[in-house]
Amino acid sequence: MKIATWNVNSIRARLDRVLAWLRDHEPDIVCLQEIKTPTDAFPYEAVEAAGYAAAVRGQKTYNGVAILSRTPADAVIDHLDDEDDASARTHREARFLAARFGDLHVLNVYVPNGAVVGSDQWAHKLAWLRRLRTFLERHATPRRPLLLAGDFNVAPEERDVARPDRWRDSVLFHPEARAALADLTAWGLVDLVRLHHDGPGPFSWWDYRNLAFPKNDGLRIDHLFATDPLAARCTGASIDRDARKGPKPSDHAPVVAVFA
DNA sequence: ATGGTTGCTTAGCAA
Repeated sequence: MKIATWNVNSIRARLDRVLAWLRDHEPDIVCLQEIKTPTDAFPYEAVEAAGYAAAVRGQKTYNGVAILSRTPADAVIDHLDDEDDASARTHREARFLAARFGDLHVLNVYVPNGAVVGSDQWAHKLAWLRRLRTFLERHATPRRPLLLAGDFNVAPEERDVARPDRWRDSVLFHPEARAALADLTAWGLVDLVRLHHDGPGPFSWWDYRNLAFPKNDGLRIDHLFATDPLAARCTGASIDRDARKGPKPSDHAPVVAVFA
């Protein structure tokens, strides 16, 4: 069983690359973020022709998440249910999609970037991570197989950043963002890439600017987190840096885990 | 020291 997460930065701009990647890697489940497409404009036919069912929570222009799978999900939830703090923005934004496949729960998230530390978007990011933790507390248990996948827009540790001092004050590596992510995973989640790689690196995102990729000036902000019973079956995890190469790549690379 | 990129939508925002 192979499961991946990939921020594709527009499914329409990236469709050929995504289809080629599905052919080459034959994953069973893929969580996509930033599809930047309304739900009804998702390329369902091309994805189905490639052998995948698609659960989609789309949005025009921004955000958007989808879960592709060899077999259709048994059930899907497309929003966080904690809307009682008057955050209309959370309800409007397409950042959350959960699917159940038998006993396996897969949660796909696109955590807000946060723009600049101290901004309204920054507060929104921190609040969103807290809401996600509340969702887990209400609807899941660390004692059953669950995968929390996505673009978290947070690098957890020093070894997840090529140049930590340069990024320390940014929304991707600020101590408050790292603490919010640590609080989330303390619910009962294991970082699958860190089961198999001590680092420094691997990285999952490189800015389009400043020749960041050829210089490998990257961060690991895309993650696969699993509860213990699922992590115990994880035989490998890696980041497909090759998918960042060549013409018209996403700025993110896929993160992949294999389970016995 | 500065500026550099991409996608969506069409001048400016988000990342």
